Amino acid sequence: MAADTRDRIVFGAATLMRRQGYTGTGIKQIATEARAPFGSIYHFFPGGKDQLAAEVIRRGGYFFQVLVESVFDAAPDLVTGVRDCFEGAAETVRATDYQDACPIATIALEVASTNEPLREATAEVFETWIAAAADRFRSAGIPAKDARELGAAMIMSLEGAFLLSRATRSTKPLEIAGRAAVAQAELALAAVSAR
Amino acid sequence: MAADTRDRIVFGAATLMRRQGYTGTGIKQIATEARAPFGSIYHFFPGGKDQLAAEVIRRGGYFFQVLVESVFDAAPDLVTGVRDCFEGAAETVRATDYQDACPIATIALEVASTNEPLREATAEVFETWIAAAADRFRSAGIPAKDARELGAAMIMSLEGAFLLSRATRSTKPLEIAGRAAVAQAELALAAVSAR
DNA sequence: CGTGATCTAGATAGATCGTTCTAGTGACTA
DNA sequence: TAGTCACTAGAACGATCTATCTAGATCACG
Repeated sequence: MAADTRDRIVFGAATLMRRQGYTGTGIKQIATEARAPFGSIYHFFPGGKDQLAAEVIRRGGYFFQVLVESVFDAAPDLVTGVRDCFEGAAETVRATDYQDACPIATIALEVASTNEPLREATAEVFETWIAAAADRFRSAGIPAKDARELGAAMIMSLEGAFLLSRATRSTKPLEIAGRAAVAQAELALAAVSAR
Repeated sequence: MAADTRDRIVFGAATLMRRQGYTGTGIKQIATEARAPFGSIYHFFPGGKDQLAAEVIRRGGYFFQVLVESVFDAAPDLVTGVRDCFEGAAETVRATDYQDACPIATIALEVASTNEPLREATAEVFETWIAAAADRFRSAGIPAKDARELGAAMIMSLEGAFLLSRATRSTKPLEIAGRAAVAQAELALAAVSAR
């Protein structure tokens, strides 16, 4: 199955790169992790490691967004959604022994100054996330500009919390950032209903 | 001068690793950047790349803390200090063409799941930063637990903003995170003076 | 059955990695 | 003056890196 192998390669590369970064992950290691023939990697990704990484970034970004959106959709209200996101993130990070946090952050920092096409890919993913978050807050009545800033602030808090959680091997940073994010969201929504 | 060469090596390694990460930076590249003889690296750091990286993490963490503390000390009040920190960070990031942000974040994400001694070094630095920030807020009358959470939240916001700023090549994330941090600090201080 | 196209398999190349090693330089001390 | 020690200099080693290449397996379809 062709598409199957291709998917396994992307998935395996995503798993390794999110944990070890771009330069820290080798093509052969990806082949092993994905249980895919080495030759198949260059068959499906003639552009080599860069092309593969670009797809890892985009696919990882998309899946993460879908995951977060599903948490929001399942929540009774926006503030609960925010809380559930941070709690779910904490649970995932703990369950994976502090390995799986943001799918693209490790790559993003590595390539920001060294690989312009990949940097652009990460920038696009972040922009998509911010736009999606802003949509949620705008739908709740928050003015467009404020909604965007609020969405961006939450994503940044989450990213910072992911970083500290992985580094300290603790979910406390995610809990603290979650509380702060919830308070911020409550404040913004209170300002709306007060009008 | 011996110590001079040693310092140049650490400084050069810090410069490269903060921009390209740990695995992305080679020993030979460090020697070139530091204008240091290749042999000297293993003379001063017999433990090799790991020992050098550990010192980069600790020294980078210390210098960054000193820098931030000096900004706070120069500010007329705590809230202004917070604002100046984010504004100063934005200025630095812009001035270095989005290369120099957090001295250890790139390394921290890379080593979190792959190199336990280095992971511990990054964890200690983050812990030191949080403790220093908590001190500032506690001195302003904020209860110890709240002060620590506030300090941690700001560092996480800053880290997230650094990540997005580098990825998007824009200072907007730092500006947004700065506004959010200022608002958070004002709120916490207002709660103190209201008592 | 035959024939391309697609995919698998891994050997190979050439560069670079971290590290070790030996040799040498220069300065300070006995 | 001889000897010791800190430091410099870079060749060399084995491992590993990305990428290419050839050959064989598998498939869809005439």
